[in-house]
Amino acid sequence: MLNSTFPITDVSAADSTARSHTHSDQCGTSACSMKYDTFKVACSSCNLRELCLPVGLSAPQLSHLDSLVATRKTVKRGDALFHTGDPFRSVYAVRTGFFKTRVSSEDGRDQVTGFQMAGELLGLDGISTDRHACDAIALEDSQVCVIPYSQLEDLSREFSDLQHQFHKIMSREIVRDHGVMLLLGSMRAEERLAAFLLNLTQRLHARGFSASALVLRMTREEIGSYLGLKLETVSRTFSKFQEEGLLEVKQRDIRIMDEAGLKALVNSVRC
Amino acid sequence: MLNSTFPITDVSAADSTARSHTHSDQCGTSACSMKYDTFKVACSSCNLRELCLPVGLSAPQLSHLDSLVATRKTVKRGDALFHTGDPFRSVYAVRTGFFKTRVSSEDGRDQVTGFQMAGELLGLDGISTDRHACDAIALEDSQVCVIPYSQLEDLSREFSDLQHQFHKIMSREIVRDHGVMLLLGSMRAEERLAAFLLNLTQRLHARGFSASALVLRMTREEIGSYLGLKLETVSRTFSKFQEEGLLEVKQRDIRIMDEAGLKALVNSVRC
DNA sequence: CGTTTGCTTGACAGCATTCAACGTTGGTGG
DNA sequence: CCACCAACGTTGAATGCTGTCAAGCAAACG
Repeated sequence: MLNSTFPITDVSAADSTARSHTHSDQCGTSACSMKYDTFKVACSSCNLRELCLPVGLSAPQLSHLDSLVATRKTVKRGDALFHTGDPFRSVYAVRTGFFKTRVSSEDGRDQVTGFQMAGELLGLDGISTDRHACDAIALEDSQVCVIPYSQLEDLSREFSDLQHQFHKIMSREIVRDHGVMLLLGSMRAEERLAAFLLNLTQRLHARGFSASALVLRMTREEIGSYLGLKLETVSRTFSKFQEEGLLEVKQRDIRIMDEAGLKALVNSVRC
Repeated sequence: MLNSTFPITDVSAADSTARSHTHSDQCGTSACSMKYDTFKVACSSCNLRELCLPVGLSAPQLSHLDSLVATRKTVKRGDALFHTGDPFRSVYAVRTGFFKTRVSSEDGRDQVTGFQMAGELLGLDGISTDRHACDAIALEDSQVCVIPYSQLEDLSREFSDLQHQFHKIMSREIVRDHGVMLLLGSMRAEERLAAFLLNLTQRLHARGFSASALVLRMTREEIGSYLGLKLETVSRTFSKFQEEGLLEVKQRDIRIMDEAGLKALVNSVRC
């Protein structure tokens, strides 16, 4: 049984300082003319380390990981971190910002396959064929840590903890995907949206944000694509939730008024 | 872009001897009283090695893998290889037979997340939490190779080829799942069933079976669950395909009469 | 040979989509 | 500062695909 009928990024620790900083925050030295990409914020001192690849690593292992994650990359809102077909060389850890991934069919339909926030990994799809199998698009100005994949493989042959953690992350993605299939295959619109909101707030809460108020980073159309619904249906369902007192909706500002009510929606076969 | 709008198990080699055998086929020696589980069919001599975990391994590496995959397990039709919540210790490679995996929500709905045939791996979902996150049910009498996971981790720290192959398999599962999401999120019933049939025949063909005739191992209900449709819709769509000359359908015996027609269905936005 | 399970087909209903119009927001440039 | 535009969001009405319910048939099993 799935605990929540929806993929949960299972993290035990919360960290309250994951909000975005501009890189200039850390730019107080003479190196300021240097390309920001080479600024290092070591995994060992990153406030996301309990949500990200380093989970469970010891201090010495962490320092090795630090040397691996040497560069960061900023991606502006609307830009792609990678596209389908791009050669696969690295996986990426979201440091700040928000992404969507999407796959496209030949006839032009596309499907949002996930939304990624701080601490989550992007690019695992590329290992399969050495080319990326989806597009990763920033939904706001974002920063990612670049993790060269071949070096990650090398290092995870040395450290079984890192190896295991990486495997867990891939496995978790598979489990998440299966949860989305359940959602797409068997839920009605209201259930889908309720599950989506609960999942989002749960992940935001794990990052130190409120569990009851959130600002959506994606459009109704993107939510619809993820949930297998049209944007009008998403909009209507938001309105319905508001009428029923479950939510307060002001465009992208959402306040959850009745979390239990949302959960009941997800867990009821026939309402 | 996805090549086929549907998850493809991308295998280059075909092998024509993957049909089911009862284990008694190999039981001609004095060891017959021995539990069949301990019979070893080394990966190095397995006719599935080009479709399974050993892809791309050298002979010496293969012999190490042989010592890892020491036991096999038979699962009778209808029985579970593992259940949701079972402790995770091994992944399994299907040797003969056919499986489905499914996840269940608290309210009793379930969703078939995949069908697995010879050479495909089962149990990768378990790495995430050390417990299996789905049920794996045999759709016919089947045999799997048991691959103890901790030993697989150990060995893949020694051999980067094995490590990489394992990662590829996990990544491929992620890519496959994303293809299913696309299917569930944006296709209509006919497109779903067409994509499903094309995917099945493609995988069967890679295993030496006909590309145009197949025997379904699953019920209409199981197909429906996988495709996010009700069994009646699956049945009606089969009938429609038959009327249109795309298929010949006799219960579970399917003959594809117009593969191009099926492919056109999958690739057309609006018919 | 009867019972169970699975499959097919029909009639009807309902939920989500489609099409359309209008409202809101945020950015840009006059 | 305000007007304008483009992108995004909301809402209504009608259509249609798929689900639901029901009945009958076929195949498999003991």
